[in-house]
Amino acid sequence: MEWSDLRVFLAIAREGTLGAAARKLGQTQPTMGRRLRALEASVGQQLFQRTSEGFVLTDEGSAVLGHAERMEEEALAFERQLAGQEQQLDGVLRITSSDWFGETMLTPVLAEFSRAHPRITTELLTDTRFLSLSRREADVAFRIQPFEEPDVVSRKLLRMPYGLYAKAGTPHPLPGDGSDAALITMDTAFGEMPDVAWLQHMLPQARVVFRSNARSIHARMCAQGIGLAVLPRPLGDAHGELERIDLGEEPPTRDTWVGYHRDMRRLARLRALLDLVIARLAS
Amino acid sequence: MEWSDLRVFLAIAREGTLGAAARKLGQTQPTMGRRLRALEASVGQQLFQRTSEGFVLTDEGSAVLGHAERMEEEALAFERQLAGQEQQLDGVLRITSSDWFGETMLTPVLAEFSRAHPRITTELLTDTRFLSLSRREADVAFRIQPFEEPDVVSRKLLRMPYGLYAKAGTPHPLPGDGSDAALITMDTAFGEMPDVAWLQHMLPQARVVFRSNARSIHARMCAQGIGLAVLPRPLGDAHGELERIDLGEEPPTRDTWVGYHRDMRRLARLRALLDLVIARLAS
DNA sequence: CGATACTCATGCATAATTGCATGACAAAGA
DNA sequence: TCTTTGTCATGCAATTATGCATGAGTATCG
Repeated sequence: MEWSDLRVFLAIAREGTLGAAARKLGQTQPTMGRRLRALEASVGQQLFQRTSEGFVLTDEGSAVLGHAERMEEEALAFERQLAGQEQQLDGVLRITSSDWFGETMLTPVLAEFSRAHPRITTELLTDTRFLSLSRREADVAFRIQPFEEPDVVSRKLLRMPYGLYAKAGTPHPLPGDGSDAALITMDTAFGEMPDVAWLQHMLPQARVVFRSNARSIHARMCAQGIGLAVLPRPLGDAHGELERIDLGEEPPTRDTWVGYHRDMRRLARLRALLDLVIARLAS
Repeated sequence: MEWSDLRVFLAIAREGTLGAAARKLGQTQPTMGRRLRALEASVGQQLFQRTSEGFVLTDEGSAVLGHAERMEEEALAFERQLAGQEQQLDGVLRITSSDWFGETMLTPVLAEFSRAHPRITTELLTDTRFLSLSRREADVAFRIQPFEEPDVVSRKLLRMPYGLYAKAGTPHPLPGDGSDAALITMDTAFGEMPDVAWLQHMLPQARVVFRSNARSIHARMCAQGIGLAVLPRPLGDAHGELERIDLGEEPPTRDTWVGYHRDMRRLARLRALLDLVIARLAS
């Protein structure tokens, strides 16, 4: 049995089709099919049922899925641990954060970092889903929640103040009711956001005219004069067309956390980045 | 990183040389060297130090050895579990036991089994070291001790009576002393054997003239008239040239156990063999 | 019902990997 | 010291695996 074929097995089990699994592993669909066939021949058992909806695990296949998953965990730990020991100041550093935070807060810091360490390639991935530090989809992550994954070292970076913004020159809403106000808020899929609750409390009668899952879109739409938006102060203040509105009570603040896998803690280029980030951003 | 290369890494770590690792994996020495180099390149770290005594792990290499070992365990469990579900009555069944037990006790049973199930290939490996059921070096093992490995199902098969034998026609030793007796005993490496202690007690003055780690050799030497040997009764009684000696007290009996990995418990051909073995041998 | 967009399997040319043979080097023994 | 026996690295030929292009089959949608 070829261990590499177990990786193919895992990918097909997760993706359901040979093509998707192939994309995941950077190979092609025929190769996936052939490797799977070889694996099944070697263990003498059919692991997938070929249905019209793709490949679904047989009873035998799902019985051994857990073994393959644990193998993957060990393989990832193997790579992470070795990567974490690299002491050279070159290589790739993959960073993830929310869109606006990356755009507004990180780009200046990363630019400075790039100038100081020209041999390090930095990758900034802004993604609404949380990339996994365990799978090394990212080396460093910035989030507005504490990290809950095991073996992740996290530290509180700064307290982010928020503000209510409107397009400069447009009429401000009257305090207390908000029936004359139009709002731009987060996508409902994101569940309870403190600033949404705060808006509801301050302007209970206001209408929601636009939703998005990205704060930077909020800012753009707000600058178009569509409505009011609660924005992180660094984001709102950076927009010349925006004006901050004082309703007598400030929106709630949120803590921003930075995290990385503990296997990476000795990685020289990661330490260098963290030092700079903390020097520039920590409150 | 190629998962299969981790298997190469493990083999080299265990064997110390590329050639030995290659033999273990059924490949060649140049391939091992190249695969290892590819792995080291992929993780960006040297895993072995090339010394004149072979390949020894670097600090980085030994730090991640555990991960590779756990991967192997999962890979073995993956294969075992699938093998254990095979319901056809064909394939290979690998059996291990001590030399004399295989020769004297098992061969008649296995011959009958082979006639009943001609499509099953049986392999009988007599080895002084215990082959691992977890690594599937064997599917069934017969031992004179209970099994201590985890996940091994064991059952007591029979109580083996022992006897003291001499070449037929030679003078029997006088009870009580044994100063006139020559003994054939187990190799000292085997530690405390109950029958050795019994000999010491019955014939304290007797000399040891021959040692071996194999009972069947004891029987042969005893038949040559070299000295007295404690043999399992089925072994001693089968030799026409041997005669059993009664010193008034019987040598201690020993229990024989049969064991197999629990993942194999539903394997049809294993069940078939166990049923026959129990029918023919169990006391 | 035909068109589209998927899926997987297969033939074939190309690229990558493997094994064999060989050479260089080091350690052990005559 | 020379021989023997082991080690690993490298060049080359043969094998093997891969990717591309294509065809067959099957849902989904207008």
